[in-house]
Amino acid sequence: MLLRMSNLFLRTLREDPADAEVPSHKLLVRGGFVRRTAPGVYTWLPLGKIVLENVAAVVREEMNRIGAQEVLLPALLPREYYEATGRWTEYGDTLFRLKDRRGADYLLGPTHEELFTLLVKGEYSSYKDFPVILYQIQEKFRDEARPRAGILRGREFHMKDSYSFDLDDEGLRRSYEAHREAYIRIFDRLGLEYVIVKATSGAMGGSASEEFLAIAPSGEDTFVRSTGSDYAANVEAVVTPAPPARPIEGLPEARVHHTPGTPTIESLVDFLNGAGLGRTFTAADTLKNVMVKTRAPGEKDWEIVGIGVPGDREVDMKRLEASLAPAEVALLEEEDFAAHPFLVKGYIGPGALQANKIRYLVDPRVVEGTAWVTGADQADHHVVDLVCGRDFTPDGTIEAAEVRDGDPAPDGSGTLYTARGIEIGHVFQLGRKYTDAFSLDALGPDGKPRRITMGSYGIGVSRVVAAVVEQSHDERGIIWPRQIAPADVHVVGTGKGEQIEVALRIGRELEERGVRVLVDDRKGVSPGVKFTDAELLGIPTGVIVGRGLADGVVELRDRATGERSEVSLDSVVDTVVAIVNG
RNA sequence: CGGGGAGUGGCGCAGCUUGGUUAGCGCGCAUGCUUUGGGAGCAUGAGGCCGCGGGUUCGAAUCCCGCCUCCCCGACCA
Repeated sequence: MLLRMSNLFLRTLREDPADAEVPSHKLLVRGGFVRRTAPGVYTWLPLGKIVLENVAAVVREEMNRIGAQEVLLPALLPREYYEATGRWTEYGDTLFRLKDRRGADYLLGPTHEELFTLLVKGEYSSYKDFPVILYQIQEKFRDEARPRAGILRGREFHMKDSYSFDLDDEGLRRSYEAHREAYIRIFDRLGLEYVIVKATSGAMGGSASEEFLAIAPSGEDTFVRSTGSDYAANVEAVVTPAPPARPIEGLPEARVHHTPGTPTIESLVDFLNGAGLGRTFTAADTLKNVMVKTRAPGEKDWEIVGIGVPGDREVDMKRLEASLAPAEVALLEEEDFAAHPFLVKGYIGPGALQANKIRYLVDPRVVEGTAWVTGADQADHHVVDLVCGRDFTPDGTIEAAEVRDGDPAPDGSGTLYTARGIEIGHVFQLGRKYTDAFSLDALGPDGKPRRITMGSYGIGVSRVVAAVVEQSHDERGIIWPRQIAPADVHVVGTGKGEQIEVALRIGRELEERGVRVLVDDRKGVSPGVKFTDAELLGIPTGVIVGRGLADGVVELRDRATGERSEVSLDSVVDTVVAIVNG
């Protein structure tokens, strides 16, 4: 069916919406692809709906290719299923909850592990049935504390979620790998620039997990890349290369100095450099000891732990938490210090920690033979030349220090720099958390039940639409990759003669040849308006039927490159078909 | 939850400090004429409980009190 601008349900806006900040939000609204309905909730208008379906179609094809089967579960779910896994409470305020007329609790599905597990349990019970991969493309609901950036982070969004069910770990690994490769094909086909980073599994209790991040400054996830390779990782996953150990012999003795009024690293460095010690100190020569407490899951008591990092770096709480997961972490409070008088705030050193059996974990840069300025465990005193391996022995290393631009890459390829990404896909070896909760077993050939192991895999379909726009636009508008563009060709008729009729005829002929067409057949609209709209809408190929028609030529335009050329009216259909077929 | 900003036709905004008569501008929309290769011109017109509630006042978009909502940053969340 030929899309015609004269009756298309579309209104483009000349100005950016006041509430939009990021390019995808501005352009998708201005181009009439979406309209905001409620905070974080968007209506998809005809052109947007086409794009959304095009993305879904690519996802669907690649999922089917790995043997996944599509189903559709309800979004409206009774509380009981999520009660069984504890997520009714664990999900907290992010869960959309509602009650039916009888007062029974329901929720709008944020993700469907429970339902898929039960679905499989209800149908399958033999080892011969497995493995199986099921998926759906559906609206998900999450009552985000702060929806933002248009459809990049909404409260209702389209997501492809799939779930693999395998008899053993090796099967899970294969299902995971199949998804990973399918995702690579999907995002490649969509023309996205992305990285795959190792994700920290967090509280979900899984093992292997990777995120696909579309690179964009507007992304919410920070990750690091190397200048010398395609290394990419979450900040939490960055491993600090340890320098080689150094010989201890010949290093100066550790000496305690009176350092009045130096509770901060900065004041300490200033003091030392003014103390006439015959050398210059920097913050990196100091060892900062940050006290935290951790509590393992299910435990009641907190354990105090000392974290030693070079004084020029802050402790990155997210990295620290990831390193200690699944234990909880908190900074020490005043009463904790009060309860442990050997902890002298501002002057804590390894000595007191080890003397009092406090676990002491240090940054990987603190290796044997390195000498440090650190606290001497009494007010206004620091010790200089405290040598690791001689004067103190840490209980281990920990990734807790912040990662900075210019740090060496873990793979030795160059230096790290930070970038931002939009999480568009997530693959996750869940394991047996949900199959345990619902006792999903398959009867093995030996007649004994085997607990099924599971993976879950998501793609934010609506978010992908926004991510594509984030990566593919210019100051004039969107530049859709052909695979998901609302049409292949935008035929614009401009002029007061027969141009519009000719444009429609070209459009119909192209459509008969299998090309997806949008025709601007609006009458009384000036050429400038039509060109501007065409650039905003971002359809890859343009055909302008205008003033050249008198000479039997029309103009071809490439939205991405801006290239223009003239082609005879007789050959335009063949030419465009050739362009579209690549 | 903390900080900042904002609610005025479909969209973007001004007016509010220093209350005053028909609430204004641009875009869009409707009708007519002109115009037609880069967001056209002229003319005429439709469209607004000025977020909600209360108060002050002869009179409130404007001042006061309370509430609600939205946006941005952070916290939180995958």
